Amino acid sequence: MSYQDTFKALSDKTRREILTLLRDGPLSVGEIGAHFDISGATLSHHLTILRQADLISDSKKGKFIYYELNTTVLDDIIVWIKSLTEEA
Amino acid sequence: MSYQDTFKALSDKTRREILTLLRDGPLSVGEIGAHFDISGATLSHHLTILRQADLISDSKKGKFIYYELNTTVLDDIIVWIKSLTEEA
DNA sequence: TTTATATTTAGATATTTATCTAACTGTCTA
DNA sequence: TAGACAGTTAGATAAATATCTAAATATAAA
Repeated sequence: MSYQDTFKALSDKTRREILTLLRDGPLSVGEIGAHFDISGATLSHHLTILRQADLISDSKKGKFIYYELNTTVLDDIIVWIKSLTEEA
Repeated sequence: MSYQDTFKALSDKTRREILTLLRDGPLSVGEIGAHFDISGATLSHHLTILRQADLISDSKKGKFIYYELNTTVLDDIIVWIKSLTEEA
């Protein structure tokens, strides 16, 4: 929702790795968790932060919740960074 | 030096605003500080974090220290983000 | 309808961090 | 050379955050 939320979300290594995992398509929470040595509660916390930053979206499929990468906000960040790196 | 350092540095609003100020050329610490309502010590702390992330570099000119934007790391961040947003 | 599985929420804790004041270092100038 | 100015460093504190275990919720399966 804001640059603040986005950069805060991206400032954690685990969360960046989650985004990388989702690069190739949606994954359930369990599938994501299999890549990390953290508790389910901690993973859920990270997913909440990524979701609030609109970097991922979720959809429920029966017993599972699938998370999917949302590139819109990332595109916005690129625009912000380019406004710094490109000539006036 | 690492994505971690870079994203951590970018996760603070004051630090992002400092980078925006430096977009149009180097500024002394005092000139930067004039734009914020924070103590010199706090500003110095933010500059240290930006410098450690290699987002800025400094050069001493007599009594003053000038800080300058360093775009290399920002270009790296764009590459990282694009690796997420672009097709495989 | 129990029981098992998937995920989140609640509550606690230890670490990190942004901030301040005060003290210090370096440089210029009167 | 003494004082003023520019900036950093030291030490303290309050707020934010990443993590955990335990409990709660929701769905599927037996």
